[in-house]
Amino acid sequence: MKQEKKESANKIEPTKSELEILQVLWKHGPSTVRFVNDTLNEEKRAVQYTSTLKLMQIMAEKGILKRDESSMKHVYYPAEEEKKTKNFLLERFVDSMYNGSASSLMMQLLGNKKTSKKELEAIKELLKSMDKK
Amino acid sequence: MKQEKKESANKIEPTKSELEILQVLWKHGPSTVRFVNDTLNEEKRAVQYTSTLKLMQIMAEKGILKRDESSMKHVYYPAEEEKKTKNFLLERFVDSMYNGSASSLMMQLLGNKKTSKKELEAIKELLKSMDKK
DNA sequence: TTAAAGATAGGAAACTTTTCGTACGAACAA
DNA sequence: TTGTTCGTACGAAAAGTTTCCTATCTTTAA
Repeated sequence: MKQEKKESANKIEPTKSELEILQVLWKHGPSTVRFVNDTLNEEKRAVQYTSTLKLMQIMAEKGILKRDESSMKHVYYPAEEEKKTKNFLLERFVDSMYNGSASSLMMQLLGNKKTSKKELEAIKELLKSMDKK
Repeated sequence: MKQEKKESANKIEPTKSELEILQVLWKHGPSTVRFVNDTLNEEKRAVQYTSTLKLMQIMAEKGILKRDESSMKHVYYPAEEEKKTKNFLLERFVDSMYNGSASSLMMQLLGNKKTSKKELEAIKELLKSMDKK
């Protein structure tokens, strides 16, 4: 008896390169390989067209991406919502790095020199607005 | 003319497995391979002693770990401070996932169901105490 | 109609990371 | 002393990831 692949049981575990591609798609919406590749080359690093193609094909196989094949130029888009994936990755990050403690992460973030004053203000505002509710 | 390795130019880029080992060392302090391996097997997953040994040796080569060889049972410890490394990784995470915006990450964190009420309270308190300063 | 440009697919090579078998020395217990 | 246990070192296999070459088809422009 064959077991069907369960959509629900997907492990969303993008690799480093896969994450780069997801970022392009999150930022620019559904895109062709050509567009993604051009963007990567502009914004990130030199990479051959077929490398990007291959990677996106693999991601589609894995179920990380889906694609519209109706046109010759396939259009790819993330299978999961940006928010959901980011949430998952954030959670994993907090779990593994800060033992699941969000406030620990916060403290680190606030103590970090690279977090600008503007950022700090924005965070404070955010919290204040939450208090009011 | 040979170029000496520069200590300062270290790329702190622990892999997934390396991070697991760092976590044990952060949590329990300087440890032998035996201890780290036992801990991994208890807390994480089945792994052979020599696998852990090899990995820690590699990490020492890379400069991620240092070790005290005075005893036969070498004692390993992180070369960098926990805080420094976590800060680095956090920064990278924020950069790649939230375009460097700490407040974006915060919003995601606050909207996350998995972040408990207690956590939320702790965060608010933290921010309040910062305001007072 | 034909050549050039641009698209997908597949496979293999190159790298990186992880795992573990084997060898061998030191410590320890019988 | 001698065998068993526990340690490190080394090397290579296995697994995972990334890169790109080549084949082939479609579209486009001359």
